[in-house]
Amino acid sequence: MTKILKVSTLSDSRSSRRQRNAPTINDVAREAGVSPMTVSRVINGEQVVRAATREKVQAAITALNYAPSAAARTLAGGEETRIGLLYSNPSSSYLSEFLVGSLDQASRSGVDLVVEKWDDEETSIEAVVAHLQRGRIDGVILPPPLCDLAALVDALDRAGIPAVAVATGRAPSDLAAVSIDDRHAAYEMTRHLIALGHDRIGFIKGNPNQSASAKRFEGYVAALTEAGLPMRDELVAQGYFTYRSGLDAAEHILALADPPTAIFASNDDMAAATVAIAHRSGLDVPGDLTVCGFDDTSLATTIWPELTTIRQPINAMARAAVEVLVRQLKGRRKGDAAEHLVLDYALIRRQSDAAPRMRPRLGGR
Amino acid sequence: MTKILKVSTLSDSRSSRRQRNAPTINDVAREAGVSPMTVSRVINGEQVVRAATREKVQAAITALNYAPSAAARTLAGGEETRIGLLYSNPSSSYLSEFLVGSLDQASRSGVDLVVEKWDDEETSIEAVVAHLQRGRIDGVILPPPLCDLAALVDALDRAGIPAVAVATGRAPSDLAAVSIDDRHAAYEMTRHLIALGHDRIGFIKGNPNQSASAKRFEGYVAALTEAGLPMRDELVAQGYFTYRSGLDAAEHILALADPPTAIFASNDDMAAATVAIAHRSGLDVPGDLTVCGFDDTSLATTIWPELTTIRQPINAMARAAVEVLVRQLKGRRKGDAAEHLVLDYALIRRQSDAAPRMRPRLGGR
DNA sequence: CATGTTTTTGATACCGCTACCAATCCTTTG
DNA sequence: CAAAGGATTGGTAGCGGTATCAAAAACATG
Repeated sequence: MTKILKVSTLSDSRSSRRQRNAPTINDVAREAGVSPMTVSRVINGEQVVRAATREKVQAAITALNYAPSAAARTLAGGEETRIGLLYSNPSSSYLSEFLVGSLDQASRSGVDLVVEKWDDEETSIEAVVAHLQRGRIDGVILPPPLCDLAALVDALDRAGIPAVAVATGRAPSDLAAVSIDDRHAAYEMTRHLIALGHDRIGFIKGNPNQSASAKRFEGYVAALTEAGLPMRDELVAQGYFTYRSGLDAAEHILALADPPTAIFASNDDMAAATVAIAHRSGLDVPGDLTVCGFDDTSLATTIWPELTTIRQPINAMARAAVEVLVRQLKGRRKGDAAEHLVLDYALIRRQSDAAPRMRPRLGGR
Repeated sequence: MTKILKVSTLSDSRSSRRQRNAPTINDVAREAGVSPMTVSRVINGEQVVRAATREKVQAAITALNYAPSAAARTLAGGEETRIGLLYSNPSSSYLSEFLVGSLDQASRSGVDLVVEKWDDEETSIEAVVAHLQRGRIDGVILPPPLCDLAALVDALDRAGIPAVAVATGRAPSDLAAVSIDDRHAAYEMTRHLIALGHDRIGFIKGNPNQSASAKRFEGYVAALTEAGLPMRDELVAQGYFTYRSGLDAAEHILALADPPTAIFASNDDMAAATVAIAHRSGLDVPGDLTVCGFDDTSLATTIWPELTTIRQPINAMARAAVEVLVRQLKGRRKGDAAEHLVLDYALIRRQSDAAPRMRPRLGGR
């Protein structure tokens, strides 16, 4: 299940083909009355070409609907960078968006992308690393949950294969990373709930094997503390990012004598499970219980009510990961610290949150 | 958002690179004491090479850990086929699996894949087709729901771009298609429910704009008829493949005076919605109500209980679509009828189905 | 064993593009 | 105004394979 994708960008007017008899760089050169070399320069946006010449060439390119051959290009160009995208049972909505983003960026950056699935139950870390080496992978992208697998990161490091961790909570300073500020996002969501009027807010933690989980919890605690609200242990349940674990956690929290008026789950799957439990318990969402999630996967808008959640810019993170890796591969000197990119998230309000119902003791307005 | 993926297969021991100074075909030739041409033949599995020679070459390849350059290969090879994968808001789980499958097959078939998203609200059909032509796309793959968009298929046809419809219910005989037998799958699922002892089986139809919907409904009716069970209109609700529509449909069916003991939804999203409504109504699934879906998307195993459903071999369908298209592009003569491939589906039993509770009038055993 | 065939292998010529360096051209300056 | 110097442009030589056809080797046959 390995594939190597040689990519080039179309929007850039660059691409390849060779089907019937597509125009080549020579055709363009002849049409424009210049040498192929000049055309090559124009295509690659080199600054040396005089404006007048560039325009002639551009015109010829347009006239012939010319698109350079990716194959010839990399062949002639020398350097051919190949990066791997190692994934292991992520949520499929995450994967598809991640794939589309990284594919596109790989295209623009002119590198090959090898998409590889790793079944952590069947293959040892050594085997995967060896496989990558055999495949001549220059660097790898590690989307969650792999980005937090220290053993893998170490093995990669030992093998001398640079990596970029995506969406990890704690990135070692020597490992490049792209992420959002999980802590702050959770902090903001919690503040949002507090602003809505909630003062008993439940929290479902994420899988402890992913470092982002702790960050999200930290954000929740921080907001509570800042607002002077007590942080009650009984309102916090351990989850594992799966729907199943969310079911258990929500059940536990809602079975409390004095249940919270809002539950903030560490991801959408668990939030969806919370909604299911609420419904099963006869609670209206958001009328009786506000539920919000994290990630903004497609599940968030699939269920009803649609989830208020934190949107992670998955596509952008994927592109950024490719860029960072390529940059590291090309330029990086031994001494340089690894790049840590932090992208913006967004709090998306949908239909699963509302102000809490008035407490009985408070009476009407 | 366009990308062109030049692909080659690694597992095949073919690939490309050029990073530091990877071995070339010439290195292998020297090592094996033969000409580069012979090495090329071995790599491509041509039969003419004598066994002894082939072994020498294989040994050299292994010794040098040689992997051919995809770039050089297509460049030299002449023909460079490029196929497009046009998608429009499919479920993301469907997309990711489809992507992985088609990417891999494109790799093996040695063709470039251009993944293109079409936002049907922003771009006209003419514009998309023109864009594909400008991108020199030789043929396109149309996963659902695009495969049923007659206007698009026509426009493509007029533009002379071959297409393959994936998972469509009614494929025009002149359009290549890859699908499963939706009718028979639904028939089998319905029979399964009947065998379990259900005799009042509800059905939620899919979006009428997708031809597979009708096929699934046909299968349901056929199984009922065959078993001599009456087909009751009130047990059938119209849905649109969305979770929301499933909510409404399920609500409608379960509000009946004499509700069914099982509901067969035309896809997993609507089945999940049905489970949600059942739970909200205090019904146990599968104790009080059996629910089953269709597609086996990730949602089927996300929710609880996990859904009994029909598994569509999405990955295999994607690969098949690429193969069919490539075959059509390479070999097809004008007269030949388009290929219609029908792949196997599978009925996956999980936890959402069970025999109906005994009817009160029947008493205990 | 010479000769005709069929197989297998090799030599040559590019595929379309870019690296590298030489050739022009246009300025700038003494 | 000529020489010097920088800015542009062009020529040449591959990158790593494969198509094509010729050469060599192996097998058949009389």
